[in-house]
Amino acid sequence: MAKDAANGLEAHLGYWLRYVSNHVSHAFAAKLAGRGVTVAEWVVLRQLYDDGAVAPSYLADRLGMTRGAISKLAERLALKSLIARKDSRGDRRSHLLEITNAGRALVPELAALADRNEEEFFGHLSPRARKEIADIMMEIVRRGAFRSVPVD
Amino acid sequence: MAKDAANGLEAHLGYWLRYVSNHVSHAFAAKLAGRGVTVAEWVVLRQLYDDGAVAPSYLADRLGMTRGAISKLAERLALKSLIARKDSRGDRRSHLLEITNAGRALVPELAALADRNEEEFFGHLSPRARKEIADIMMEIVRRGAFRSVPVD
DNA sequence: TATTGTTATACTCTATAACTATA
DNA sequence: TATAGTTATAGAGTATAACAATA
Repeated sequence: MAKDAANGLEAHLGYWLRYVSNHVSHAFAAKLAGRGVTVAEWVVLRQLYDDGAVAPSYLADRLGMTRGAISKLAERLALKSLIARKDSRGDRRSHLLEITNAGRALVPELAALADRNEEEFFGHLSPRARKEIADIMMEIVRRGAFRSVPVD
Repeated sequence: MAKDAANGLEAHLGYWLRYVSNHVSHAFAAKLAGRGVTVAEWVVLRQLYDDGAVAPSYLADRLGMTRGAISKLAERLALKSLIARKDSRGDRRSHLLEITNAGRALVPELAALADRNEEEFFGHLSPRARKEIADIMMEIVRRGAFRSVPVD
């Protein structure tokens, strides 16, 4: 059969991921705004909640961002006293980022908002479907298709 | 069992969607850059490729954006002569957006890039898995959870 | 008054690249 | 020279809100 020169937008998973992700993040941002935190800041804060004191470069790697991006987010979180910089012994080029008591106290509140947002958008899905999609996304991250440099 | 005060980031589908979507879109943007088009512009252009002459407000609704956002994208595409504004007869407040011949000629090239990007990130998935995820995303859009105004 | 579209403004997010201080 | 982190710059993407023209 004749094939059109171009698949529709809706044939692409990338299109739908972007569409939904934009809206989900925007709704989450609106919820977080009242606490004076942005979505990207939340991600860093939540990671530090688990990790203790870690290097910026570790976070960059873990969260799929550049060091520059992490640096900027860390600066903002530090200004809000939610995280603190800490000297690392040994290599004096590096230091560590650590959540503060204030930051730690805030996380459960923000987590409740995250849970609520998640519920609003994905609550109707079966746990199995949610898990399956999350696993697929994790696998894509793990495969690191991101680094593939286009030859074009 | 004891439950931590906060679910990990990775427990949220929203986290993974944002993570993957950011990277997929960034990679796509890099591919499109050579043709002088951005991802958001591509989306509008591709929609007009199918739709013929339509009102900005229709596009806003269809693509899940505000009228302001569409207006800006339309302006940029018009400057590149990829689309054109056209008076609509009847209601003189509104007009129509239409793809030009140049725009129409460009779409297949851009579509090839979209297909290639899609393949890079999702090519390893079974058609069935891709379809299933796409359907779920479409359903989320259809349900319009976006409009739900938080009561908080 | 309500609606269509535009414009003005403002932010977030993120990258790239240059730079600083070590190693 | 190479690495860790920061800073400077830039631009995409998008929203909100004020505005103009028309209905």
